[in-house]
Amino acid sequence: MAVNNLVWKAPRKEPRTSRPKRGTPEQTRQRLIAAAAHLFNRVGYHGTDSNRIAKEAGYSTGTFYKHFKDKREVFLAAYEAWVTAEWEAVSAELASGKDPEAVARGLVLLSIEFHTRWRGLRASLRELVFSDSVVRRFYLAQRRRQLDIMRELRATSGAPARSREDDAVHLFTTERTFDAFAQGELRDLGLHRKVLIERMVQTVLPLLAHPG
Amino acid sequence: MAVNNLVWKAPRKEPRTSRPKRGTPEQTRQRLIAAAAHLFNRVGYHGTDSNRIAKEAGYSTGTFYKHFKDKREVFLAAYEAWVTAEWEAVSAELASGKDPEAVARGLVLLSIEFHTRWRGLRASLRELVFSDSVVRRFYLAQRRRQLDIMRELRATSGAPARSREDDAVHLFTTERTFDAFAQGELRDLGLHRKVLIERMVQTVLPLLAHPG
Amino acid sequence: MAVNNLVWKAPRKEPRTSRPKRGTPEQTRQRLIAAAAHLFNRVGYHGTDSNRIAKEAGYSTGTFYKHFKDKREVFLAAYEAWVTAEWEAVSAELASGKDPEAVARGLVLLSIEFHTRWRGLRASLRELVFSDSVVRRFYLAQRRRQLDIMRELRATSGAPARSREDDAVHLFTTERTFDAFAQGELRDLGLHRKVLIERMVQTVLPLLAHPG
Amino acid sequence: MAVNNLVWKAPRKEPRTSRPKRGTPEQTRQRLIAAAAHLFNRVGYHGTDSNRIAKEAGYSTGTFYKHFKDKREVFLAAYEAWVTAEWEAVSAELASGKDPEAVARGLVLLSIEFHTRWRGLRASLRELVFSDSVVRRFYLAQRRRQLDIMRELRATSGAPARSREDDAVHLFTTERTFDAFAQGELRDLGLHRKVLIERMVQTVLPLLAHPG
DNA sequence: CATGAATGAGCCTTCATTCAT
DNA sequence: AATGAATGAAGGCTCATTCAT
Repeated sequence: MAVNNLVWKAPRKEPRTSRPKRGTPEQTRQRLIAAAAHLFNRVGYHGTDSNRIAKEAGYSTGTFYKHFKDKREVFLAAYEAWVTAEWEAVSAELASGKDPEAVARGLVLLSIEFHTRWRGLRASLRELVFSDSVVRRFYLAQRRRQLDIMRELRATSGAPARSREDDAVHLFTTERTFDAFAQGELRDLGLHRKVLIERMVQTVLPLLAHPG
Repeated sequence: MAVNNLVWKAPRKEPRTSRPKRGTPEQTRQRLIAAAAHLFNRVGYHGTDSNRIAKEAGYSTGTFYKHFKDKREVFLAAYEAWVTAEWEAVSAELASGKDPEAVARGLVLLSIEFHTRWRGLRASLRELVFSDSVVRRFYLAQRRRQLDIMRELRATSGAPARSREDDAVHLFTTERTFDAFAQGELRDLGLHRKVLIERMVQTVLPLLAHPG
Repeated sequence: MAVNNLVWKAPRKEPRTSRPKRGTPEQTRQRLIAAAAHLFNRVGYHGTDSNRIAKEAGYSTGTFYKHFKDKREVFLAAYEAWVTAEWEAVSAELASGKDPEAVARGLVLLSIEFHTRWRGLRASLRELVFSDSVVRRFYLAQRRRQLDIMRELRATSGAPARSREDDAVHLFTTERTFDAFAQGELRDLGLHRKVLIERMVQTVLPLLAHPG
Repeated sequence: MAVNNLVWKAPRKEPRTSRPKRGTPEQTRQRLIAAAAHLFNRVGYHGTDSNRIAKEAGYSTGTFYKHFKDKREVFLAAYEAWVTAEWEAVSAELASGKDPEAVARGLVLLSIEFHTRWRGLRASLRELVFSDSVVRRFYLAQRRRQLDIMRELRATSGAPARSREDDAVHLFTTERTFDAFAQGELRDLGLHRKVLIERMVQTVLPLLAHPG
C-alpha cells in the first residue's frame, strides 16, 4: 500500500493503433505518447521522427508540437509512463499476499515483460542519459527514487538492511539482465531462459524475505 | 598466459590531434579511429559526424571515406580497438602473479578505467546494438568470446565450474556497474566509490580463486 | 480529334519565379516542375541540383523532397509535361481544318518551337535513356505510343499505309533535325533555316495527305 | 584516296583490358584513352570517374592528370579516336571497288557496328555538346568536316549535287537511326532490324550512285 | 615519369521545428 | 485546438583534382 503513493501519476491505458480525432487535450497527449512509445520501441529514439509520431497517433505535425516542446519531451513522457506502469505492477505484485518466492518470481517475470515491451525506449535511454543532460537529470531522479523505494520496501518486508551500494548493484544487475532478456541476447548467446530466470529470482528474494 | 592468444589483434596507440600529412594508410586509419573514439567518447555516436571525425584527426572529409565505408564502420573499428586493449590489459593483470584478491582488485580498477575512457562509445553501443543489425552481430561475437574466455579462465585458475548463465550474469553485473562508475552515476546517486569497488572485487574473486 | 484522347494528362502552366507561399500541394508541385524544366533547359540535368530547383521555384530544399523522391523524378515529370503539351499542340493543329501542306508546315514550326523550348531536357534525355533504366523505360513507353499514334493518324487521314519501320525512321529524322534547330547547329554548320524547314515539311506531308 | 587525308590522325589499336606498366608516354596516353572509352561506353561520361579510368588502364590517379588536363580532355580524345577509326573504315569501304549497293550496305553495317561500339560515348556526347562549350566546338568542327567530305564524296562518285541541307538531314537521319540500333531501341519498339537496314541502305545509296 | 594520399567543393537527403490558415 | 505546407540546418557521401614523394 505504501508503494502506491510512490507512483508519480495515474496512467491511462490507450490503444496504440487506432486513429481517433478530437478529444480532450489530455487524450490527445496520451495518444501521442502511446504512438511515440510504440515507435521508439520499434526503431529507437534516433530512428523515430516527430512527424511520424504525430501521424501514427492520428494527428498532424503541428499538433505534436502543441503538446510537446520537442522530441525529447515525448521521450521523457513515454519514459515516465513506463516507470509509472512498472511501479504500479510491482506494487500490485507486492500486495498480492503470495509467499516471498512466488512474489520474487512474479516480479522477475513482470520485469522481463516490461523490459521487453519497452526495449527500444530503454536502448535509447542509455545513450540519451549520456548525451543529453536533461534526460540525465530526469533519469537520475527516477533512479534515486528507486533506491529510496527499495530501502523502504525492505523495511516494510522485514528483510535485513543492506547498504545503498548493495541495492544499487542489485538494480544494475537486474536492469542489465532484464535488458538482455528483452533484447534477445540470451538466445544469441546460447543461454537458457529458465536457468537465468531462476538466478534472478534468487537475486530478488533477499529483498523480500525475512531472514531464515 | 593462455589468455594472451585470446587477444584479437595488436593495438596501436596513436596521438589524436595535431595536423599530420602523408602517412602510411595504416597510420591514417589509426589516427581516424583514435579521433573517432575521442569524439564518440565526448559526444556519443549521434553527436558527431564523419566530417568532424576527419577534421579532428587532421584530415579532410574525403580521407575519412577512403578508409571507412561509413560512420558505423569507424565505430566498429573503435569498438574493436577498445575490446582489444581491454583484453590485453586483463591478460597482463592475470599474468602478474599477484595473489587472487590483488588480481581481482586490479581487474576491477582496470575495468573502471577502461569503461571510463570509453564511456561514450559504450553509451552509444547499447543503442546501436538495438537499432543496427551489423553492430549487433559484431557485439554478440565479442560477447560470446568473453563467455568462452571466462570458462577457460576458471578452468586455468582451478576455480569451480559455473554455468554459462552465471557467467553471463556476472558479465552483465560488472558491465553495468562499471558503466555506472564511468558515467558518474555514483556521485549522482549518493553512492560510495570505495564500497562499490569492494563489492565488485568480491564478485570477481570467485572466478580466480581456488575454492576453500 | 481522335488524337485528343491520346493525350496523357492536362498540363498546367505556371509562373516559375517569384516567392510563393502556402499553395495547394499541386500548385507547389507544378511550380517545382516548371522550375526544374527551366533549369534543365538552361544547364542540363547534370548541371543542376535539387536545392537549386527548389530555390528557383521559390521554395526551400525540403519542399522539393516532399514532392519528388529525387532529381530523376522531377526530370520525368518535366519530360511528361513536355510530351503532353506537345501532343496537345499537335492535336490542335491536326484539328485546325487547314489544308495538308499548311498543317504540315504548322506541325514543323510547332515542333521546332517545342524542341527549342525543351532543348536542355532533350539533351539530357538521351544520356539518361542510356544510363538510367527507369528513364529508359519511361522514354520507350512514350516512343511506342508515338508510333501507334502515327499509324492511327495515317489511317484517319487516308494516307497510304507504311511500315512501322518507316514511321520510326520518320520519327528519328524529325527528332534529330528539330534538335539541330533547337541546339543552334544550323547556324553553326552554315545551314539555311528556311531550306531545312521546307525539307521537313516535305517529310511530314506524306503522313497527312491523300495520295495523288 | 582523297578520303585518307580526311582522317585527323593515325589511330592506335590498344587492348583495353590488360594492365601494362611503363612505356612511352604515347603508349600510356593511348592506354588511358582506351580505358576511358571502355568505361564511357559502359556507364557514360557522368558514370565514369577519373580515378577509375587510371586504375582500369593500369596507372595511378596522378598519371592520368599528367596526360590529360581534365576528364573532358580524355573524353574528347576518345571521341576523336572514334571519329578517326570510323572514317578510316569508311575510306576502306569506299575504296573497296564493290558495286554501289554493296558499298552502301557495307557502310550501313559498319556504321551500326561503330555506333554500337561507341554508344556510351555518343550518349554522353549529345548532352556535353549542349552543356559544355568546349565539347560543342569540337563536335561542330567534326560535323562541318563531315559535310565537306560528303560533298567531296558525291563529286568524286559522280552522284548528283545536293544542297548542304539535304546532306545535313541525311547525316541527322543516319546518325539517329544508327543510335537507335546501338541503344537497342529497335527490339524495345518492336522494329525489325533487317527492314530498317534496308531503309538505311536506300538512304545512303544516292550518295554513291551515278544517276540513271 | 609515376605514385597515391589527401583535398574539399558540392550534391543528395533527412528531419526537427515553425507558422499561416 | 488542429492542420500540414514550408523551412533550413545538418549530415552523409562522391569525385575531380592537387601535390609531396
